[in-house]
Amino acid sequence: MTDETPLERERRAKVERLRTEGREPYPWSFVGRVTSDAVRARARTLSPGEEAPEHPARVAGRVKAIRVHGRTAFADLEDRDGSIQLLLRSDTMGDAGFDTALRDLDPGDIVGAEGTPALSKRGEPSVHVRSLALLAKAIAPPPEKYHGLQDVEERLRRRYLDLMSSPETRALFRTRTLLLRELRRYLDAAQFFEVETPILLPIAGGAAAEPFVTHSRYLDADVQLRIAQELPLKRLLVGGLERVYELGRTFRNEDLDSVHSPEFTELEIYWAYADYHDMRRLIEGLFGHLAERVRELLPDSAGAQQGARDFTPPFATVDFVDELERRSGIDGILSKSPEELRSLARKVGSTVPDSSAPGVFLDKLFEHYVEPHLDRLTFVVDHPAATTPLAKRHRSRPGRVERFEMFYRGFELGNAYTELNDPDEQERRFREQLGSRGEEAYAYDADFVRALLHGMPPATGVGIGVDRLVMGLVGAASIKDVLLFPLVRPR
RNA sequence: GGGCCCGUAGCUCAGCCCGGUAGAGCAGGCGGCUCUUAACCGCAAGAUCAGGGGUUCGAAUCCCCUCGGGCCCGCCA
Repeated sequence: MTDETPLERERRAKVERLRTEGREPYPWSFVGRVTSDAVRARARTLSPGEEAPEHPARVAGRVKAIRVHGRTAFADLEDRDGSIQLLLRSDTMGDAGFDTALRDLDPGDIVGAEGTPALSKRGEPSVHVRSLALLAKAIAPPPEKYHGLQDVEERLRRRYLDLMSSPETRALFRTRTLLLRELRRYLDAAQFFEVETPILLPIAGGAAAEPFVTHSRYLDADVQLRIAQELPLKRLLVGGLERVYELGRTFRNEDLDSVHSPEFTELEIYWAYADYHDMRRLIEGLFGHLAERVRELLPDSAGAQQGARDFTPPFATVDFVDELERRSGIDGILSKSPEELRSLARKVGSTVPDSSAPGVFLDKLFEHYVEPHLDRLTFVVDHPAATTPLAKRHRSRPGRVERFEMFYRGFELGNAYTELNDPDEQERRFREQLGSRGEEAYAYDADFVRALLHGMPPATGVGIGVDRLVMGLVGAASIKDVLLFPLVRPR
């Protein structure tokens, strides 16, 4: 129990009084309600001061503000679709009913009202209330009615207050949900099959990241939370599912900052008998489709309209090696020894361990010289082979793999390959990783290699950070803005 | 992990530089007002100034530590 403020004591006293009067402060239901939109639409057909008594309506929602003028009062009621003004008059409700209603009512209360659609004399769509029912008494007060909840920490820790007081926050999360629905619809229409693969695994693989570790009582062994969906999904290609995707939570034991969250939503798509060129076309189509949707969903948000423009094809393309050489002035990057790459990376401030794979130093150089310039949505293509243990070598460019990464505003949005399906090469690359990077290396997954021994069709795959995708589309500056309940330190 | 910034009433903010023991608005209480919409007018009330320690006759204010948060950097392919 938290400490009670004087204001909360006051409201508790109201609850007690209601109970002694035999009135329930938390009743069970309010049947037959319509949303504010329906009443607003009806009221708009009226002229100021006019009512529509032949169409009585019941509305329910949270009281945002109350304005009392003696024997008349106004209250703003907010529901899922917006808000509607309640008009209360003593000559409609009776003096006793009017007094009781106002004495009981506080901002933040959930109420139901029955009355007549009306347009106020000042032209505000309203319900002229016959009867008002308290549906849930708010003991704690809502955030400040005009400024809302400003404190960033409180907005994250108590998202319900942020949502309650900010229509923009509600619109943003509604948009997120609708974009994910659209994303599924798009992939379903393209004959992809949504699947669910394990989150709890003996060993998390498919990426280089520190996993969360927990314990299975049944197995009497530690298990890990997945850091990627890749390896189970590729097993499904071996099994013949051909086109699969998974949209779900992935976990990495890392910091939370403006583009990272320890738990994040990842989309991975695997597509047999297609290569990374096909995947690029699929992704471009998907992005363009989502951009169209966000344009409709958030027409009043400058950030979202910018996002919609930025996610409309065509997109920029840069070659990993050419661009790195151009930006850094370093020539012959592909022929540098691991030692040379390491010293170049050191020069630009990288502090990764000496034992890291050569590809890590290349990544560091790319991050330093190129990524800050990738402001528009850009496809970076054909990475050096050393960077990527799960991609197939390029069919015509020695030392390269068939891969593209997508960047936007300096952060990585996603990563795709023509997938490696040669079991012997896969085994060799896993072993190289083991030799080089210690705990952060790609885990050796013997069963995955065995699966490849049975033959995985040629395929392409992609992983996309969905929270980042949503950030880009809606113009959010931080991943926390698109996560309902981002991880915060308990207090 | 490093740097900078923030934490004052339930909420939104002022006061801090330059030390004299906390001020407003919203919300809540009481009173007034029959078309307002950040309604308005009057009265009264509401604060361990994030927590701890120090300097000082005196600390919201200056110093140190701790906690929580934000931004940047590092780390996180």
